[in-house]
Amino acid sequence: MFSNSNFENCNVPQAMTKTPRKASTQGTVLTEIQSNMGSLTTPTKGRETGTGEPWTPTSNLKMLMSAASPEIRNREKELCMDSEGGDEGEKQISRKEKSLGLLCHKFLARYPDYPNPALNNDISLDDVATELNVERRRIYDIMNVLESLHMVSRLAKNRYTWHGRANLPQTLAKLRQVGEEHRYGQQMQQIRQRSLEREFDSDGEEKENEEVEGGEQGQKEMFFVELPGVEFKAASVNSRKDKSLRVMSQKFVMLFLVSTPRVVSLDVAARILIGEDQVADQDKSKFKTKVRRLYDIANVLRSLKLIEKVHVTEEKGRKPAFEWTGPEDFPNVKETTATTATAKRKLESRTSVDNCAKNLFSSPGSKRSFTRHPSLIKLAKSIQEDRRKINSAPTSPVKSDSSSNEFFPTKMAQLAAICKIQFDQQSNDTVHLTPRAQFTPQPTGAMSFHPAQCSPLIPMLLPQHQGGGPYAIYMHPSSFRPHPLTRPQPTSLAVRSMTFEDKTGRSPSDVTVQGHSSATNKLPTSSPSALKRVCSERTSEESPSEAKRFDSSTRVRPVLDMLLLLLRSSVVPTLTRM
DNA sequence: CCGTCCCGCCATTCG
DNA sequence: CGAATGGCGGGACGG
Repeated sequence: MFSNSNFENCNVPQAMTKTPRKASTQGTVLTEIQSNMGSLTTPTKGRETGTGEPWTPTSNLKMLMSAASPEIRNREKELCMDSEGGDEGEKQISRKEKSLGLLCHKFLARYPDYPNPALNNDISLDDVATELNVERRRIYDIMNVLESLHMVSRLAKNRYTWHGRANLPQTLAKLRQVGEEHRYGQQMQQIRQRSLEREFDSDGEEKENEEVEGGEQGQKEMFFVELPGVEFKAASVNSRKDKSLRVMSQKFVMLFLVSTPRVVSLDVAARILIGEDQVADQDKSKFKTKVRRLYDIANVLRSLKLIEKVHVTEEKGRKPAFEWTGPEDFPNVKETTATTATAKRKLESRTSVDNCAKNLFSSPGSKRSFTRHPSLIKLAKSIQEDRRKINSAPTSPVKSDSSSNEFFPTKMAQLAAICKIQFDQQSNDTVHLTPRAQFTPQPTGAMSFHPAQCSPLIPMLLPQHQGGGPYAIYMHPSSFRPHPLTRPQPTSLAVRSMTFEDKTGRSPSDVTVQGHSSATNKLPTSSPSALKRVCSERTSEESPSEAKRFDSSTRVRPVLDMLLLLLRSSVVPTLTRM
């Protein structure tokens, strides 16, 4: 039930780390003793000295709940293994027990999700650091990303205010908006695309990195995104409202809110966050550092249950990524409540985006609108060039050539159809996952904004019952046309796979269906990038409504198995499953 | 070997 | 100037 005690026990540092390290500088020893006394008997007892008194019935409840939540439970259980059987002396404190994520959990447990604004929701860094028994430095890390989400705000030195998730919806809406303004969705897509192509250009002919993003109108750098309500009320100078971790955290979140499959891989994120883009592989170190930070951020975002760790398996191999598991539908850029200044700015940027979109895509489906924006030109060029490589016969840059579709066996279409049916039937007893599926194609969003670049793949999460982690297969929406059965049309089916972090301790199930890749004979259209493009083009012309429906489907393991079986036997030679 | 990321030095910024 | 913040990356840990 309530593994509070358990939870607590394993966090009591009986002895210093096994690795002596240098003696901690700040009076850590003292605090350690103090909090040991406290936590040994009282579970996370909040004694909140001084003014604030964050302890409310709610917070307790919250703590219990979070303690009881499966994921956490599991995680903690893992961490707490060992060190039980009275072996005195060196209690081996696993590295994980000190993880930022766990620390963050402990921190969050102290406050309710939705604090009573009337109450005093003060946070004292000193107290927190003391009670959680950590160095201050670590608290800063947490506070920074919480602050980036406006879940807390700095009151003054050493003093924060807790807002909980109260502001989350607005914050996310805002972040998404800003993310769109920065065209992060496009940038990500480009990066993916590029790396994908590079992979196939084994001829090392490193094409220049004249980075499309080069010029970019204005807004080169981004600053801390604020909220009308939670502005820099810090008594101190409002200066320094742009600082790495804070901003980086916001950017990171933006990436999720802007990308269509809400999955962001670490390296892509890092690249974008680096800003001036990965000029050659030169900035190895910079990249590494960025990734380091992202891990920090990701860890607290995970604690917040906003993201979840996954693995994306593509041709190259597995790479770490995160999936957005937070709220999906929040107020979409409401311009009602806002200070004049903010509102104005908001309006400006908003219209600017609109204009941009209008100018560029006033006539959907036509290519001429690409003539304005340098990045688009570049993109088109790139696509064209690619297509040439693939088809050996140049085609129009944007116009979709249906020829490529023919390469997809109709069997696939049938399978897809079957899947659809079963999905439909089962979508009733669906479990969760529904909410997240409601990604709404924003009016100015990636969807309509940039057809050729937005990802066409629709992630379908298939939680397993017994096996390892859930599957996630990306399928192109056109695979699920209204009546695929009655009219088996050439269907493209792009499948990537994704493995969820194995929470149950079992080996993660990893479905890798490398769609029509360079498997058998070198079919021209075998290139994943080609596949992707094909999908893109088609996606742009159909409503995502169907996709919505399907995302909510779960429990299709049997169907999946069948699909995999068939794929293996006749369609796609390369299929691995671990 | 590699993905993670703890740890704490030390540069900045604050008060 | 001392304290509060937080950038940063070496290198440890775990698989």
